Amino acid sequence: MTALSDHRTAARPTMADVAAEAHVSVKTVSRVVNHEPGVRPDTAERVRAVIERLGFRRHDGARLMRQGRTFTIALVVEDLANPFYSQVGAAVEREARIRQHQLITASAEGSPSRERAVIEALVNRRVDGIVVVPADESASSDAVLEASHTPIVYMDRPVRGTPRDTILSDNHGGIRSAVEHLVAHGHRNIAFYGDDPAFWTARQRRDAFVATQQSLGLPTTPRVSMGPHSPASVHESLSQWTTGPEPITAVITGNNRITLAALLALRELRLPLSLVGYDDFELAALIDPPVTVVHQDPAAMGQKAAQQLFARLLGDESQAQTVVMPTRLIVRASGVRRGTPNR
Amino acid sequence: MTALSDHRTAARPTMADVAAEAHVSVKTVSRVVNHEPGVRPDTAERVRAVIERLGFRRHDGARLMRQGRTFTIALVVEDLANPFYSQVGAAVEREARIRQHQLITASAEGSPSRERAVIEALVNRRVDGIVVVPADESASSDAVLEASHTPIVYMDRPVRGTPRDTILSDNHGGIRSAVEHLVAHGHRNIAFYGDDPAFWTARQRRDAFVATQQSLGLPTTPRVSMGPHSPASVHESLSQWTTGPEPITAVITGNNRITLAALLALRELRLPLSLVGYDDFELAALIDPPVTVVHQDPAAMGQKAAQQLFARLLGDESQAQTVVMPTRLIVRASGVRRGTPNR
DNA sequence: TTGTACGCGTTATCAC
DNA sequence: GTGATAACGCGTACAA
Repeated sequence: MTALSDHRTAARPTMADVAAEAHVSVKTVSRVVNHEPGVRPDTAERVRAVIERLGFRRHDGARLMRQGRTFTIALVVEDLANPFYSQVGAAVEREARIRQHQLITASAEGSPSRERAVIEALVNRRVDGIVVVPADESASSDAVLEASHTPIVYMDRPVRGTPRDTILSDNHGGIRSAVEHLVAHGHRNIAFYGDDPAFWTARQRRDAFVATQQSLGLPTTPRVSMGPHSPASVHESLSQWTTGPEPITAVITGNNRITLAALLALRELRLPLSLVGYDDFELAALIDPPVTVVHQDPAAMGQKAAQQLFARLLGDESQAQTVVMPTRLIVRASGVRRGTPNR
Repeated sequence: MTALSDHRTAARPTMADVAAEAHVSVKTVSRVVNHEPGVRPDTAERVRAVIERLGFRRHDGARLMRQGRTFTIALVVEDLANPFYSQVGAAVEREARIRQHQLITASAEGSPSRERAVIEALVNRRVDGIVVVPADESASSDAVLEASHTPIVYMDRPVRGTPRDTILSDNHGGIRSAVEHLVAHGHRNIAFYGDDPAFWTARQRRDAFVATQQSLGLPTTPRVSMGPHSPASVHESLSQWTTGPEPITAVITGNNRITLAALLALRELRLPLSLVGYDDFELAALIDPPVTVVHQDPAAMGQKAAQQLFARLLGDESQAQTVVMPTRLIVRASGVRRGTPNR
């Protein structure tokens, strides 16, 4: 009766091994392991002793297969080393851990095809749900997700096709607050440096900049430069727009990386421009002058996404919803001072 | 014959469903799915067509259970949002992905008991191996790991007990390079601000500082202050050590966070001290003066750890080894200039 | 080339 | 209270 698993006993005892040793059935062992009621205390104690002695550990893979749920969710992003994503990751992991779930993280490295492959692999593993920062707007995994009924929550960028839960950041509001802040301090000629317009967020922020400028009646000379940007490209553009007619007196940068490029360029050119950056960053306060930024809260976004996902896992069947998370302007010296040297 | 799974067919077709539909056996379906030889092209084609039509996806959980391996590794750290760990995570994930494995990431939040619980959960899931940045030196999960034969690689900090593969950073060499750099620029009175001595790395760096000072014949006045530190505590200590006899002219900080605290304190006190920080950080080059740092390479450490783990998974049975990864001094202005104002 | 029977380790069902 | 047995979905061994 136990000969069957005898040769494996040494390696990894199963419930059958425990059962044989304790002279009970596997089901009883299962009951004890899972703290189910209906086991006489002394039986339970005997089983526990054997479990301890044999070093038995429940095989969750088998358990989860039986139950049909894996108690695992996944997060797919572009690059886990990016501070934005790592904060999202930490928040999602936390929500998962609180609910006794585990988190599989995967990088798609910005490639839609790799993202598709990653998502399919996750679906094959029967993860209970997925949070994705999509590489592009083509819902390339839609069919797979649909067929497998795997709940998904998109973050930071929307995706075409079937409406899905989506957590976005208020790009428009963020840019507007930046422009208004600069205008309140007397600026009228402001330049915007955005990222590669292939990114949805880059386009959003650019459009918000243009729209806000118009609504505030600012000069409509086009002072928008989209990336990809390098310190050199920003440098060149800055030296043009600061000379000639109606020179710019302030700059808004569309993300972290471009803020860095602009800071380097401004430093080299020794230009006393005001600056508001998109995305807060560590040590923004230690730069001279401290950098005013539009702060998105990646942790809050990640938490929200995970919460939405778990709501679905708990049976929420309501319509897919899009949540726009607010941004916050963190005012530091760089956006306030005007005409003072930048270093 | 198929009545059995009929009611589930709509939801998640299994190989049995495909087999029934294609009028072949499950085994043949399995062969097609796994690209095994020995299937007539037209049979394979017919099966593929049904797979496509039904939207069948192999259940990897069942597959992996059968095979005894999960093709999953895990990473346990203190906090995924910490740049050091997120870079480690990205590197580990990359190595995993290259080898068709998936990565489960988990935070232990610095708590040994939580770490233990997390590791046990991972072992229960039968992850193939684990990379851990241990919360403390007590090998609290040793018994579980031993019993389950789960390979483990420790990172950044060693653990007592059974020798295990361990990837460390050259704390001693890093600190020595910092001290030597300062001494080469004429400094003789240097202070060291370390983190909480509960951390192994903090003690290592402190000891390295003291040892290097002695070996270089520097004044042995104890200028060591261990944390936890805040900007205020560094502030207070600095104002003492810069007054009185033999005032310090340079500072070495034991990690990222303390570097930040020191920068704030130095700025407030308007002290023209030289500074070398441990850990590189984004924008270190943009601070005025740019900050000289001892750079550890978290990505390299993570990669090395993952590679070591996979070597074990591939059957490497050699003795556990400890690898010490080199650090690199990145010289920027803060450690070079002497007696010039700090801002 | 294809199929049958069974096992992976657990939980669910239902009987005792 | 406790146990026998059948799933979960797939792969392996071996037969046809």
